[in-house]
Amino acid sequence: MLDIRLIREDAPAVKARLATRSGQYADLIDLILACDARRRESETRVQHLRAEKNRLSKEIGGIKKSGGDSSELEAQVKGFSEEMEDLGRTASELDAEQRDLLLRVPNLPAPGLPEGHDADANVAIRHWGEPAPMNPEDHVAIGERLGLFDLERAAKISGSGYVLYTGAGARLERALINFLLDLQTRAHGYTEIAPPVLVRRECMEGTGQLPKFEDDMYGFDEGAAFLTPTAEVSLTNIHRDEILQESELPLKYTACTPCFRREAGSAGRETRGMIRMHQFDKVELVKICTPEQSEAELESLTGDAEKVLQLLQLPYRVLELCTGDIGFSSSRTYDLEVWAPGQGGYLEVSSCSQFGDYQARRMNLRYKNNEGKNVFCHTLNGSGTALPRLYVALLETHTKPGGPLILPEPLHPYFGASQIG
RNA sequence: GGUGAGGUGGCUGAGUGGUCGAAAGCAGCGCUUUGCUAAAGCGCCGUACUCCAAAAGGGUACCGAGGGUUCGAAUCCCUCCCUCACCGCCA
Repeated sequence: MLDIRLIREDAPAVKARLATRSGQYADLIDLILACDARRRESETRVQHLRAEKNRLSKEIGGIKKSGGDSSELEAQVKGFSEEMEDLGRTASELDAEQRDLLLRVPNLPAPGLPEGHDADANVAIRHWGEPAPMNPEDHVAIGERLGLFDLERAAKISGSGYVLYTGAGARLERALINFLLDLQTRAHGYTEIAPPVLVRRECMEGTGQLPKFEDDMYGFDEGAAFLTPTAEVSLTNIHRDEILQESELPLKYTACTPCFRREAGSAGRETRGMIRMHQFDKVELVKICTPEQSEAELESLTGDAEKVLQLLQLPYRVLELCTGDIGFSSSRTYDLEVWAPGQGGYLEVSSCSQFGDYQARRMNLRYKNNEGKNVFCHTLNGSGTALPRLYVALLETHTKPGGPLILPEPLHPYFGASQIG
């Protein structure tokens, strides 16, 4: 959520920055400004009225104490209350309306981002490894040949967009999860969390999935609860409505959870195999820090995710997303794209973002700084990494046509063997 | 699901209709004294919104949430949420 003061004080600058995103927000800002003006006006009137009422009520208390007759004053105050009811209702309605409008404004892109309205303007800032030549056997064929998973039976159980890992394939998924969590906790210092995957509506608003993207989520009880689309939601909301101590920052959390997405409107796009799923596992990294720390923390977070691909010997590239391609709540994002020889292209396996105080403001997450002031925290997150696409890249990179899957060395102890098939 | 007890400021905890935004203690900040740490004394110390051109200074709201009673509610009533205890059920 943007600071209403910032919008009030410099609406043209806010509009100009939002204009670099995809989507139109200028009208929304105007609505907010109008609402803010009306809200403050009616708030001020209620407050004056209430002040007068409080004053008279105290007077009545004094009169009663000294045994006098206060019935005239009482009648007068009673008249006040009725008048106030309407005004008060208007004020609180406007307040709710303003919050609702503010929740629909995305974060401002950080200064210095490449500008552009779609993915074409993203900038590749580094490459790692040598992309293998096209593999004629893609992960679906490899998985079938080696008996690692069964997409058809998954569809029979749950529909398209689900996977049923089988035998060694299931063990490989579990080995990957353990490898990833151990890496992020032991080598990179994240605290492992096993959170609930059903979250309240407020949490989804806190991180920014709601109110705008409700159609993409699996909701329950008329929108009171949702299956998490990412562990970002539960992890970032751990300290919602809290005031942390500056000395305990940065906080670093990781969790592996299933993620649930409707993927509405994605039918036909990248739907073969396990590239786009309604349910998938993902190891998520979340940091809560001070504004001063957040720049460096984004770089190290991205490095923590990259380490996964390096250890698994999977060539990848890092993209800096342009203003039009960053997510709703993000102010800056690096995408990690792993090379998938069976696809002949790159797959996004991690998205590392900095949110500034945008999410913290939504979830009222603050820390007490060394001067004793309460300040909104900065939040960051990134995948470390998504499992199915990592799995795809692993299969397509480390399998020769008709041959076994040769596992990279770091997975051997986790899987209990060095190859499959 | 049932019964009972609770939810007060960063924390602990008093307060059952009227100068209560809320005693006291702890933590924090400042000063003084002695000193290596430490200790003692004194003072300050919630948040949000809003008014004023700004500062100074006002005002309003907030004692789990929402409603109600009343001239006036942390305090009385109702509903809901959460926590704890016991019972039931259950992986």
